[in-house]
Amino acid sequence: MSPRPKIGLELSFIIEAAGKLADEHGVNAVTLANLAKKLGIRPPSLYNHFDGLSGLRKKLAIYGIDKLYEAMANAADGVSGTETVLAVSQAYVDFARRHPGMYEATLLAPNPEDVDVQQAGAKIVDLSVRILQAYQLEGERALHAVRGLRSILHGFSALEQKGGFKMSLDLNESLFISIKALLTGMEHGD
Amino acid sequence: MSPRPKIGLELSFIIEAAGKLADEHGVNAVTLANLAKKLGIRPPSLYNHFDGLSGLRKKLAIYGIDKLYEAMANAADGVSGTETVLAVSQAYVDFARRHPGMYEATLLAPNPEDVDVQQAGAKIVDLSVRILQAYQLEGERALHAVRGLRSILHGFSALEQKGGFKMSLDLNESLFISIKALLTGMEHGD
DNA sequence: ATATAAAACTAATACTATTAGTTTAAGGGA
DNA sequence: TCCCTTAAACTAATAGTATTAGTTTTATAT
Repeated sequence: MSPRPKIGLELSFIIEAAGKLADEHGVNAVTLANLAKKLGIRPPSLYNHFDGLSGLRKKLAIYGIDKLYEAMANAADGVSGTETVLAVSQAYVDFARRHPGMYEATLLAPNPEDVDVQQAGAKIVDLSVRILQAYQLEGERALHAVRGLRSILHGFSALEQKGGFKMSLDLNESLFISIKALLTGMEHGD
Repeated sequence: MSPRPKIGLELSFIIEAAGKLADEHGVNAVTLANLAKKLGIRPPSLYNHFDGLSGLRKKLAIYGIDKLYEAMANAADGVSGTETVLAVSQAYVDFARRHPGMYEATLLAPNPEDVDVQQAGAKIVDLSVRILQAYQLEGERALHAVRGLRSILHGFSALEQKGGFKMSLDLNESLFISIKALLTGMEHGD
């Protein structure tokens, strides 16, 4: 009872192709027809690898989250203390800029409650918690801080991507100033 | 040269119907077929009122932005000083909670650079600038603060909507603590 | 060699948006 | 009162989408 393992390594290749499609032509271009054409196969053949468009969206979301985590974790390496949060934040927005489609797909899973999706996202939350341990925040306050940081990072990335910031004002500066303010405000907490 | 004005008031009615569709069944349910069915007409007839699906998405985005602005402006009425930003923030996330589809449609305009869309969004930015004048922020720092505030508000709303916050921890508290921290951090700025 | 099973295929169905061209009906002006 | 204009509906047809059912290819394990 043995399948055909030689092409068994295709699945990751397929998801990668879907990611490129998303980055190059927008997440709306991630259609079974486009993906099949890019791979040189017919749309129905894709059903052998994932469960339809919903399945593809889920796998692409997880793939994007993993890549984002990887970028953040790499950025955290080598720096320490309060510098870390800025390095990781830079990596976050850089990922969203370099991979706009994959970043958008990150939040486009059909069911966010899905255990696999949750698990992928949990790694980013955990990393964020660890990073913020450089700041002396007791108990719940640390968790609120994580939510605040994630909100800024996602809100900033999404608004930048959707053209929400039209003022001619350095974008990275806005982000860094905001994050520093959030954290010093958290420390000086009332 | 006179048309048929009796049903001329339909357009706002149509967009409202699209908004309900978005809130009740998700923004993906805002299709010409569904909208036409809800209105009791045939899909092609909708082309008399807007320029296809793209036109509908644009009008729905502007409609949502206007409604959001209205909610924020109402919340700003009656309060003053540093209380205002919290009241307005509460109104913002409440709108996103009560109108998830319309809120999502807010950032789904086919072309964010469109002058009408920009104009609608500018009102929200202006209001934010005015609100933050209660804080003594000089020049560019005030603009960075507006970006930070908008990032938190959108990021928080989007992550909440997408099920990004699974920790059992009061959501409003997270938002308020984060916004207060951002603003006090901005004041104590380095 | 042969059976198994992954992974491709063709064909068909049901949904989408969209265009073209036609019909209905409300007013305004003669 | 009649007619002309014009908004706003319609039908019919096209192209693109996901999806299902059933078939064929083919590599590998036994």
